[in-house]
Formats: sequence, C-alpha cells, structure tokens
Amino acid sequence: MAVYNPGLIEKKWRQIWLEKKIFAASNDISRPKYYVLDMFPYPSGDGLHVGHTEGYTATDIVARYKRACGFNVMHPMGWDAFGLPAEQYAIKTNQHPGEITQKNIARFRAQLQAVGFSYDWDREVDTTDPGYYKWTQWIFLLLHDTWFDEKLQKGRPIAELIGEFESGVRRLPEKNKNWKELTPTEQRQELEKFRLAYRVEAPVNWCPALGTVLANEEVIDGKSEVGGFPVERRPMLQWMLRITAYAQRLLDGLEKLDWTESLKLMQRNWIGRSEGALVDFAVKGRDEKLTVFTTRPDTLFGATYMVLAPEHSLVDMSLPGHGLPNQWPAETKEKWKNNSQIGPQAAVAAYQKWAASRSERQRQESTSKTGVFTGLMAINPVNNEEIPIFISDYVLVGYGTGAIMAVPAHDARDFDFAREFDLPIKRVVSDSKTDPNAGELPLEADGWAVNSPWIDGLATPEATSRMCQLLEIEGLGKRQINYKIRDWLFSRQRYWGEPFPLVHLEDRTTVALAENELPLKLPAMQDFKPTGTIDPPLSKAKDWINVHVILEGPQNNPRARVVPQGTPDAVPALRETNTMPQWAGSCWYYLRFLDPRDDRAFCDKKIEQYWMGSKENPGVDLYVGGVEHAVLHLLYSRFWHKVLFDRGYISTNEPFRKLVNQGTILGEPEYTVFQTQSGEYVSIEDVDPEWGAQTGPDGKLQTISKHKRTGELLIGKACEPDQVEKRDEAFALKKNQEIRIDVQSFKMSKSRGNVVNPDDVIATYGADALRLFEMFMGPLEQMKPWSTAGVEGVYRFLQRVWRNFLGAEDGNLRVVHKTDAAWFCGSRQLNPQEVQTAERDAATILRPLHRTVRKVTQDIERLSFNTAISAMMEFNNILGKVTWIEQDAALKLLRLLEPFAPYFAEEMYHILAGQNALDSISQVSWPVYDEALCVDEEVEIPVQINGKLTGRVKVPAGAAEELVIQAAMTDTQVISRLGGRAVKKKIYVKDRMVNLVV
RNA sequence: GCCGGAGUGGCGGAACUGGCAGACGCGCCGGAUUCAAAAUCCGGUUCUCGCAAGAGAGUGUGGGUUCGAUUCCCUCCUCCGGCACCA
Repeated sequence: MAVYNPGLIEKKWRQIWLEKKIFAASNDISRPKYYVLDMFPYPSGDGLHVGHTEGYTATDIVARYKRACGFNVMHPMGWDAFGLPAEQYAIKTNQHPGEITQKNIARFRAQLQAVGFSYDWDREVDTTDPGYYKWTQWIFLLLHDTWFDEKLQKGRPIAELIGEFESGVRRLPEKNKNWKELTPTEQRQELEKFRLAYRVEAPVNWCPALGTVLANEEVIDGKSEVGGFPVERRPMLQWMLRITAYAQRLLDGLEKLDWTESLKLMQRNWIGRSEGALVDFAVKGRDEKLTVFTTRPDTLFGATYMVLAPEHSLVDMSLPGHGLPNQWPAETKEKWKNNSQIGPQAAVAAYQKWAASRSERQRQESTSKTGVFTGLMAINPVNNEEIPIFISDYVLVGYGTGAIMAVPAHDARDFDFAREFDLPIKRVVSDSKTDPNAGELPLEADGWAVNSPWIDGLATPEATSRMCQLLEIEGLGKRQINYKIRDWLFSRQRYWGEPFPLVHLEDRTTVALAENELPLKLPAMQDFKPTGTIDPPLSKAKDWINVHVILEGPQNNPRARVVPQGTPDAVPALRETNTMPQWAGSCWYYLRFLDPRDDRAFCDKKIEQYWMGSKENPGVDLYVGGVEHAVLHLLYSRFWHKVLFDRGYISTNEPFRKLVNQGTILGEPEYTVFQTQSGEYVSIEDVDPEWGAQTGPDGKLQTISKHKRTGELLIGKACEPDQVEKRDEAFALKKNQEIRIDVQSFKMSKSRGNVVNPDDVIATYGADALRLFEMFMGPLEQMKPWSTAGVEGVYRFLQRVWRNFLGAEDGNLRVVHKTDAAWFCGSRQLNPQEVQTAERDAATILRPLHRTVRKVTQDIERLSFNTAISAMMEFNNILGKVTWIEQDAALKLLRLLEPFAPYFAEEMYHILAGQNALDSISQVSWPVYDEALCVDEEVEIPVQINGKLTGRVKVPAGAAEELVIQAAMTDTQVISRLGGRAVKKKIYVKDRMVNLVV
C-alpha cells in the first residue's frame, strides 16, 4: 500500500465532491433541518488566514456530523465584498474595485475549497452582485416604509400611519398642525419624521482621510476603525436608521438566546438602558423649564447646582447674571470672581468656544473638571432653593436632556466638580439606617435617605420609587427610561457600496423608487475617487443623477418610476449620491442563502419557514465568528431581522439562536534574549519590564530596554526555538550560561511577520492536518498560540492511523473482516491461529470503541473538539497494540474522523470498503454506541482512608455497595493502613471510589 | 474606575453533576533500528527526598463548607477582554 500522501488524496476528492455535489442542501421539508452558519468573509487581498479556517473548521465539523445524523444541513458560504479596503486599493492601483473584488473572491473560493469545507457551493452569494443588492435595496425601502408604533412596540407600514392621521386616531406631534390641512409635500415631510430610514442634518463623525462619515460603532478612541485616521464632528445631512426605536426589543430578545453572557453583556452595555426620571426645574426670570434626566431622583434634595452641556440650547439665550447665592461661603464666591468680572455671557461664550475646539480624545483624556457659571439660577422644585446653573463639558449633549442636576455628595463626577470649584456638598443618603452621617462621600451606593423631608428613612429603591410617584402627583416630573444607543448613521460618501434606491424631488422631499426599478445599479465610472469635499463620488456621475420620474400611488406616499424626459406628468428628480455602509449586505445574508437565486423575493416564504421557523429550533442553529462583530453586525442584523419580522416577511423574531466566538490565534511564541552593548547576555529578571523599540543599524525595528539596576541600554534579539534549552524552568541559551529569557506570543500581523498562511500549511502537511491541528490546539473560544510542532503532531497521528490500517510496510494490511464462517484479510483467509488472535483482538477493542464513539459524539455536540480528537488518538493507540483490526471497528473510527479530517477518511474508506463503498463516507450514517459496552466488565476502585488514597480493589462493574466495601475492608494494604482503628463511616460512590473515615 | 472571563507540569491543554489531578499532544530523557542521520518503534517524564521499594508536597494567595474541593463560598493578587465623564 502507498504511504499517506495528503497532496494527491486531497486534490482527487476535492474534485469528486464538487462534481457530484455531495454536500448540497435540499429543500426537502420532510427532514429535520440544521442551519450552521459562518460569518462570511470580506475577501481581502491578503487571502484567507488561519483565524478564518479555525471558525470555519468548527462549523464544518458540526455540519458533517449533523448530516451523518440524518439532518438536512444548510452550510453555505459567500462574500461580504463591498467596502473600503478594496476601494482604497483600487484607487492606489488604478483598477476598478469590482475587478479587484472578483479576483479576491476567486482566490478565497479556491482557498476554502482546498481546506475541504463541505459548503453547498450552489448557494454562494456575493453582496456586490446586483442580483443580491437588489434585495438589500428592497429591504432598505421596507425600512423606509416602516414606522415604529410605540404602543404596540412594533414596526408597521407607513400606509397605516397615514390611515391613523386621516381617521384622526393619531394627531401630529406639533399641536398647531392639522394633517388634513397639509399639502401632499408637507405630508411627505411629516412622514419622514416617523420612517425607520430618514434623513437628518446632525453632527456626524467625518473622517477627512477616508472622505466619508462613519457610524459611532466604527469610531474607536476618536479614530476610524479602518486605517486609524482622525475623525472630527461636523454637521451634515445624512441617512439614519432608527435603531433606537427597537432598543427595548433588542434588549429583551437577548434573554432567550444561547450566546455567551459576556457577548450579551456587550450588547446590553451598548444599548445602555437606564431607568430614572425626568425632573423639571424652573429657571429664575425665564419662561423655559430646564428638564434633567436622573437615575437617582431620591437624591433630589441634595442637588446644589446644575450643569448644562456647552452645546445646550438654553446656554445660547444667556441673560444678565444674577450673582452667586448669598448663603455660599465668601471664598467660593472669590473663586468665581474672575467669572463675574468679565460677566457670565462673555465667560460662557469663551468656554463654549474652548470646549468646541477640543477633540473628542482630549475631552476623554482630561482628568480634572472645567466649567463656568452661566449667571442663571434654577429653582429646585422640591424645596424651592435657588441653585446656580453652570456649563461644563463633562455633561454630554447627546445623552438624556443634555443637562443634569448635580448631587456632589452622591456622584463622583459632581463631587470632583464641586471640589474643584468649592461648591456646597449636601448629604442626602447615609450608609446606615440609624446614623445619618455614615459612609464616606461621595457615596454612590444605595443606603437610606436623610435630609430629604419627603422620603427620610426610606431605603434607596423605595425612596426612588416614592420620589417618582410624588413628582408625578405634583406635576414636577415623570418616570423615564433612557438608552445610550444612538440611531445608526447609514450613509457613506464612497463609491463601492449599494446605491440608495431613492430620488429627491424639487420640493426637497425624498421618494422611494418603484419596486421594478430595482436593482438600482452602481453606474460604471472611470473616476470614482473621493471628491475631496463632502460630495460623494457618485455626484460626478451627472447622467446617472439627473432623471425624470412619474410618481405612482398616493401623493403623500408615492413610489417613483424613472421615465424618459418629456413623458407626460414626469417631474425632474435627483438620485441620492450617498452609498450604504459595508454592514448593509451582511445584515440579511443568512436569509439569502436559503433561496439564493430567487428574483421575485429576497427569500421564498415557504423555504424561509422551513429553515428558520422551526418550532423546536427557530433561526440559525449555530453561528460561529469573531468577537469583533459583537456590537456591529450582530446588533444591526438583529435590528433588520426584527423589522422583517414585524412586517410579516419572516417567521422568527431573532436570527441567531446559538452563537459562538472563536478565540484569536496568536503567532508562534517568540523568544527574546537581551544583551548589553558589549554583547553580554542578561537574564530577564534584570531587564526593565517597560520596553521600547528603536530602529537598529540594519534598519529593522529592535526591542530595547534597560538594566534594572545599572540602567545600561539592553538590546533584545529574537532567538530561534532550537537555540533554546526548554527543559529547565529557566529558559537558557545552549552553550551559554543559564539565563532566563523572554517568551511571548503576539497577535498575528503583517508588520510583525508572524502571520501563518493556511496555503503553506496545506502544502506541507495537507488540509486535514491543518483542520485537525486548529481544533486540537485548545477550546474553540479560547485565545491560543500557533505551534508548528503541534501541526507535526497531528500529522503524525494521521500517519499512525494510516499505518495501523494498512501496515507499516507494503502489503501488511491489518484490517480483517469476518464472513459467515471465516476471517479474511483482503482476499486471504486467516489460518486458525490467526483467527484466534483476531477474535481476541476484536474483544479487546470492542469496549474502547464504544467509549470512543460516545466520547466523540458527545464532544462534538458540546463543541469540545480538542477532547474529541484526543479520544480518537487514544483509540488509535490501542489499535497500535493489537495484531488484527476488525473492519467494522476501522470503518467506525474513520466515520468519527471524517468531520475532522474528511479527505483522509474518504480515501481510507474507499480503500477498506472497496466496491461496497458509497459515493462518499459522508453518506454513511453516524455510528451508534451501546451504553452497556462503554464500561469495562471489571473496574478498579480506589480506596481512601480519610480522603487519602491507600489502595485499589477490582470489582465487577456496577457491583453492590456491600460487596465493594467488603472487598475494600479486606484489602491487605487497607488493613495495614487502618492499623486496627474502627471505621466510623463508609462512603461508596458507584464505580468511582470508596472512602473510609476513621 | 466599572463590568465580565481566566489562573493546573518545561509548553498547549484534560478532569462528566464535588469523587484516582496532569488524559491527549508538544518538548525533553533513555533504548531499539541504522555505517550514520532522518523517519519509525518501545520505555520514561508534576515537584522534592531516595539506589530502590517508597515517602512527602502539589491546581495563583489566604481562609471556609465537606468524609472528600481544580470544581462550591469569602479575601486578596495577577493576566486577558469589554465599557469608560451615559447623570
């Protein structure tokens, strides 16, 4: 027999699987379904990396396992191909982003096929294909046609909103307006305020370097997530999606999902629900009220001043100052003297200017509080005290009402501000029920209300609730729930994205295109570079932009059909020139896989019902991907899903029932040795842990540090693993004095040069070894370092299985099969002596085989692939110790191995099964195990005395307690250890252990 | 600062619901094979003491519950991840 040659085997089976469409999913609704989904990749120019293949292998194992268990498995793959990197690269290399994208897709597809993933390639989707983005545009228009009914907590068609306005069930928010008196144009304008997709002029994150705006989620520490360029705030007219309307639904939906708690927590934090109250404060000498949001209305009696965000509208209407309260100490007033000298108006204006000039980053980094007095006084509604109003940038304009009541005694930030400016601090909560002054200020924790006439003595939760009640009775405020989440900024000033299927009319209203106008294709453009201004590249496609349309349907909610100029009733219109962000296409791709070529619907309803609407297992059964999408893709797609659900297009409320994040794969550990400039080695204990980097004489970056004691400059050098003696705890250089050196793993990155390319691994060890190793490294969700030696380890395992079955040398087949009367090895009949050995060997491996089947089955179910592999390794080690291997046992091991190492299993299956083989081992059903055969007939039970191991006794499995105790008590070791002491208590855990207490 | 998660041999990691700590793999040591090497096979490998049989210690730290704790509870330490002036 030939030796194991992964290159040959893999090429052969890859072709056969594709030709015979072995892994096609069917729409046969009589079978139970299983939908296992990967986060489809952005096909970057760098190709696939081992992080992709880790998650994809995990899902592939589950897909292959579930097929073997009789499920109709949906396991698709596609391309999230719109986006910045391809466009940036296209600009740099003067190519069309579409061409680059197609090239990258071809490369990714070939790479994925090489790894042997069992995707149904007929279902491949590409978000940049007009046949796909037609439906992305269609769903966008559905959002545009939907408003959120607060009462029903549900998205409803705009037509129903119009119906409510017309029948008078609902009135317009502005009381002086009457729906029936508005023109169609005015009605269209009113409706825009309700649509889930709307345009608004608002401060947005503008990134000059990328020439586009970005969503809050795409800005990290004041810099763009892509490229790390600075981002500034500026007002622009932009498309938004009203995700805030669904905040509560998105929060509630998390409850039932089988996601990790940490992931749910990230979404909860992002949505940021907080319960509290709105409280109205009168402003002295003014008509306007100042409304604040607080989560601690119980501390209202402790409010000693108020703070507005610098951008707050009340600030602009400054009045002549009133001076500071008389009861305040003289030194406090002294502090604010400067302020009153130039006058509050001038001081406020100066502060506003200063605050506006600060970047988001500067503001976040500042530790001390700043602010100025506005000259305005507010009246605390509960005690009618006059309290001054300040402005400060520690209050954010975007959250709550942009204004707060400051309770310095019970809020650390207010406390800091009060200390900075010597403002009074008044305790209204005590840490003790009896002592009114217990607990150090600022005391943010719950306690008991003090110095608060309305609620004194009440514990914080009751005090809060009582205060809300009283505020509502007195008409001073009301309960309120606030969310941190902001509406989703949905437009980008780039070329390579889905065009918005809308036109703008001369009356400045926006009208959706008619459905048969879709897809609205991206115009072919030679020059698609950003314009350098806020105008998107599409603004240069003049012919495409300028159109004439006929408005169809009701005039207050029409659809636009593009017609030639001069057509009767046609009006001129301009196309929208923004494009959608990259997230658009990935919001719903899991639905398109179900029915990828349908041009009449984004997905056929019956098909959707079968795959997503199952009663027992609704939605995607398993979704695996990186944690980087915890708040972006995973929140956006849940939002779109809920809208589609509300509008009756799909049958479930949540898309992804079970979700798992694969952990990052780090680069191979790097060894660093430190030397002084004279070349002496220095032990890591003497190296200052604060390291830096500098460019060395060869132009490469090198690690530098200094000697902890002498302060001498030290240079860190990389050192090859084989230069390192690893036996000792102190890693030391061979042929040198023993010194400790540094060992660390880093994230894979091009600049570090530690990226592992799956192609290289496949070329050397084969795809099966790659798959096995990535699953064997450790738990799927854990961060873990790459190890070349580890790949060799699993490669050796495959070779050992190969040799166990086919013999170490040519012709020594060790697999035997039994017919009615005789045993055969290939076509040769075994002689009686061999038969005896074969029978004995079959008995030896019977129970381990059943145990292995059970272990692998259970481990795949709980995604514990590393232990499943180790179980197969153990079983193979047993096979190595016997002379003959029964064919049935061999085939079962191969069946277990197939999800992990499909090429290997396929090849070996065909060698062993010969003409009886099916097209593919993947069509063989999963082996069953007999629970009774999973335990040995005789078990060895450890005997403890007072919890300390003293001996072991052999008893039949499942033996009765008396029998085992009897055996333990008569064991010579145990008797001698007991030394005649009386046994007070005997504990027996069935088939596990005996503990004797003396 | 707040909120999560995790700390087990030289390394990656295993241990089901509280029941033999260290499975499996890597590395290392010894042996077989070989002229030699690679590859392969066999044996060993938590630490300390001991020639050995064996004895003792041991799952970040300190305590608790229990016949029995890597597992449950409390204290502290370290690392990783998320959020971060959100009132």
